[in-house]
Amino acid sequence: MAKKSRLNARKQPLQERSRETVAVILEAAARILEERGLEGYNTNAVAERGGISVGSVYQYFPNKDALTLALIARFEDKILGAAQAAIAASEGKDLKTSLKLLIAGLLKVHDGRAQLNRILETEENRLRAASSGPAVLDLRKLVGSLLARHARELGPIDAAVIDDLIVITRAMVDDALQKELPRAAAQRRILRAVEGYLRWH
Amino acid sequence: MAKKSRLNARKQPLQERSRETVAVILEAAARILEERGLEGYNTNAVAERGGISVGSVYQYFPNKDALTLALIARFEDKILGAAQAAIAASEGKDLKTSLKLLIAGLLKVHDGRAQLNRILETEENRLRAASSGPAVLDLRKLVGSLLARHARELGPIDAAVIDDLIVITRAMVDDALQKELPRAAAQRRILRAVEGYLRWH
Amino acid sequence: MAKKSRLNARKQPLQERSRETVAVILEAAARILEERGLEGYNTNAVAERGGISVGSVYQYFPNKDALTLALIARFEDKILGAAQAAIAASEGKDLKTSLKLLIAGLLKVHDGRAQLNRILETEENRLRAASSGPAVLDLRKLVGSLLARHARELGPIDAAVIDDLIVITRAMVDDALQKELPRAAAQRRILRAVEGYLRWH
Amino acid sequence: MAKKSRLNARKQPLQERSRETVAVILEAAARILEERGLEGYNTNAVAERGGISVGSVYQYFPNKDALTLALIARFEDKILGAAQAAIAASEGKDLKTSLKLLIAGLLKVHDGRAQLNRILETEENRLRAASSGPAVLDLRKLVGSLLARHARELGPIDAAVIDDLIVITRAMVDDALQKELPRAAAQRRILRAVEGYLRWH
DNA sequence: TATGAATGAGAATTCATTCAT
DNA sequence: AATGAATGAATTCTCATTCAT
Repeated sequence: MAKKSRLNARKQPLQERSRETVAVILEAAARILEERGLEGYNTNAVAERGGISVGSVYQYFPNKDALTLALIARFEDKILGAAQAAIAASEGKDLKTSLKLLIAGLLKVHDGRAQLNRILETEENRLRAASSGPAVLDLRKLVGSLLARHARELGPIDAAVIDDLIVITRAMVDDALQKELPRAAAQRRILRAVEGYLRWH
Repeated sequence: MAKKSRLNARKQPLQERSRETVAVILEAAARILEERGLEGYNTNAVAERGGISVGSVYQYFPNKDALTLALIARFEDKILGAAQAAIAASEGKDLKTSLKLLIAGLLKVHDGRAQLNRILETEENRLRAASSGPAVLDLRKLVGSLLARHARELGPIDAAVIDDLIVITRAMVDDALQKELPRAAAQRRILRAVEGYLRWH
Repeated sequence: MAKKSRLNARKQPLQERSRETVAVILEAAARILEERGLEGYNTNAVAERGGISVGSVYQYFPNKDALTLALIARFEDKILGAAQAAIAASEGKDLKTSLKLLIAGLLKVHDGRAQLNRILETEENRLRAASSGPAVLDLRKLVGSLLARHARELGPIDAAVIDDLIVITRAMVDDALQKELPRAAAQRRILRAVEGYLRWH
Repeated sequence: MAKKSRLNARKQPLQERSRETVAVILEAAARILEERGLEGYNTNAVAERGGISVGSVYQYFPNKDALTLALIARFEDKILGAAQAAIAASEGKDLKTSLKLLIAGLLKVHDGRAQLNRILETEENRLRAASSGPAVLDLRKLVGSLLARHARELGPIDAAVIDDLIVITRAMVDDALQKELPRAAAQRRILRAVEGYLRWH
């Protein structure tokens, strides 16, 4: 249906007002998705929720999928930011502590937006098909740099290990959110999975 | 949102012809999902693909979601069957071999239906919300019985461990399918993740 | 059964164009009902007849029943208007003359729309169930005020009498329309029924 | 849609079994209409409710409208029967008593089937259009014979008066049922309307 | 005669997108 | 740039009717 030709933002929000409008749209989209799920997610609803007109949505996004992708990018940026912060903060700490910090950061990003983020991951699947977006690449690098600090302890780390670690972590986090586990329990279980995977050879 | 109350079969196929029709519908739905994704999955397409009329689809499924759920149930049954077979075959074998058999079985179930099964898992999320279906419960029991055989080696196994093991395995399998890893590589990586999780304490 | 919750207008026509569109929709709906009956009354036909798109119908009416109700309301307004005018015009006249004026007014409202109005009454039954709409209440008041002018002649008038009078009048008018009686004959017969009911004790 | 060619019963139920099946169908149809309204009235539902197959319904009725008409005929027969009985019972009684008996009989026929009968009257409208069915003719005769007994009191009675009397009575009875008036109140109000109409000149 | 599976035209409703203002 | 009315293809689902068994 959607002519998936142009999926990037239609125009760079150079001006102040524009940037603001884009933010309003994204936030409205996020709330709709959070509250009503994919079911109730449509451009008219987003516009209404944002207090603007549908036309304005299309001023900044060529089509619905582009809007969704922008939302996904925003979400990934947060993830990335959290990872970055955690890794910076774990400078000089031991592996376990580092992992704890990382997991805590990730869980915090999802806080209160479990439903939204689950949906975004699903949509990412559909929209990006097999090609992992740029954020995943960055995440790999970050995790790689963290593990590199503990090379002596862990032995050689290849790319596949990093990928699998990300997969496992993401799955565990999602599951914890879906089951609405208390933060501490989530922490503990995810840590065990991650540490186990890394330490055992 | 909550508009569809009845999600169970509308009419149990009593006669021979009926049972056949239900099978045709399910297979047609599976193929559509496989070939065109959720995007192109609609009841008319399913009927056409099955060489029957839309009416017949609704004779056996009260609505589209019910059809999807039936597909999910079929898929879960296969997973369960594979797990059961693998666990039966691993009687008397060591843990590593047992896990290998289990993973091989799971990978085989997805063979050639990667796209379909990924979509079904997504839909399961949407349709069943938080309540895990009966198949998950059975899977827990099966995995529990496998692990119980190696209690000495592994120490006490609580329910959370089994759940997390299932989550990790599922995620790794999905990821392997998405990346279209060769079977051997998939085997190895999944095994490492699973064994690592179990063995490390 | 109860599936349609919202029966009120979906969006109030703010701009000039909108108000026009709503009028077009109502008129198209009326004509379809008039010409093809309930049988041929569907939203696509209404849109086509009005030279607009189905979407526009749903822009202003959440569903078909809401459209029908709007038509009913319009009809009732006309009835009410006619009654009001007749009662105003009969100020100072005797009872018989007053009733004549009232009946003439009612018959005139139905003029050329007999089929339409009959259908609307039927639908009103289905849609409003037992709860009489606001128009009926207003009609009661109007008739009450007319009768009050002739209290000496008629003796005390209770609410039930007014209700029954309305029922009788409505039935007689409908019957006259269905039988396509000439106006004068209809007048005479309805007047007899109404006057008889009121005068006899 | 319905090819309204053959609206009469497809075959005379000559044999015992047949007559029984027809009765089952009619009763099932009546119950469906009573419980679910026109909305839920469809041939499949009728068949299921009657514990037979749809095919059997079409064995005895060429189409849905024919079934509805049969139901209407059954209803009219009951009305007619009640009128006949009342008029027979009022032999030798005065006018007021006779009318009371008639009204009581009519109210009793509708007892517990208010919804059903209202719908049937509506459908009769749609199906028979302007041509009053045979039952109405018979009813006219019956009422005529009742009034003839009181010719001295009432003066000359023409056909129009009888028709109007029937119209008024029917409307009052329907209204009483819709409002679920207690039997005694209904009696009183209907009697007043009818007697008033007849006595006043 | 009875059965009930199958049919498929038809109707309601949604929503991404456009475009005149 | 913004607005929001209008569009109409697409989709879900129903139900009168048929017909092979």
